[in-house]
Amino acid sequence: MEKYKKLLVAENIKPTFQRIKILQYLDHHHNHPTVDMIYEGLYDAVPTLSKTTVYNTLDLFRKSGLVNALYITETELRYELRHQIHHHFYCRKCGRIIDVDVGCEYQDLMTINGHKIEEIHGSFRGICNDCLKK
Amino acid sequence: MEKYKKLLVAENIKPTFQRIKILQYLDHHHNHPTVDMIYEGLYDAVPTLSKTTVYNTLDLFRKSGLVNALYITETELRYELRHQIHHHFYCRKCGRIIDVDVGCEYQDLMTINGHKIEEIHGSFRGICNDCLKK
DNA sequence: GTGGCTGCAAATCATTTGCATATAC
DNA sequence: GTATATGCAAATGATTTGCAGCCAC
Repeated sequence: MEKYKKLLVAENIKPTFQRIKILQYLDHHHNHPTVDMIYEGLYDAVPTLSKTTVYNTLDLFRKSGLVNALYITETELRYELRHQIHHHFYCRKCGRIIDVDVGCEYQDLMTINGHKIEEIHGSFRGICNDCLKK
Repeated sequence: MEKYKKLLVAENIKPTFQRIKILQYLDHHHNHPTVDMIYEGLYDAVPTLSKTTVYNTLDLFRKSGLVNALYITETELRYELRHQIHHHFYCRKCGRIIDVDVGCEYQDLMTINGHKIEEIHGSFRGICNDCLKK
């Protein structure tokens, strides 16, 4: 808990119980969860939790750069703790989102054609190797 | 009109009036339109058009590889005619989506880590140069 | 005590679905 | 004629909004 509290304080975010638990959830689950998955996952630990708070908290985390929002599926946003740049592979069969690494010349760019870059999103869609075997 | 009819027939798609007009709209407007923009834009030319048909048609076009769906904004999907691979810059101030070209080592990959690639989506988010000036 | 945080309920809005009519070959 | 395409209306479901109570300092 202390680890997460410090991380939040360092970002000038009040370390409330809900925020710490959401941060902890993201640190423990690397499955690019939806708001609903986080909400369900924390229900036992934080019974009074509301989805509104999950939404608010993720927005807040995103603004301070703690998390990335992933625009990968049609239907809902997914989130992950921000770490070094990587991309995602979305399998349209099983719905899994898999981290992938690819080298790109924009890795270290701050701007592109004069536009200021704040976030980089790269994703592939197709069939994952597990589903291909079947 | 003939041009679009041929394009559709080549893809084994029945060239109905609605489909031709939607294809024509995409060919004439390079602004990555939403379903709503296409619907509004064609309202005069095709007064009986329904959004359902726009949705159906874009799904169909997408399955045959004629168009790309862009997962860039939180709220809605956007579409563009498929041509050579390029990426997008989304300005969170003005909402514009700008085409950008960047070299990446995956340009010609058919698979990545054994996963079969069907679509590649790359996008940047930030502030465009026009909005930076203000 | 005040300002920010939380959470409930209602509202919003893109997309999907069910079904009935129209159209083309 | 039959299969496919179209379009209306209703349903779905993620996200947002309004607002009231709550908590920490």
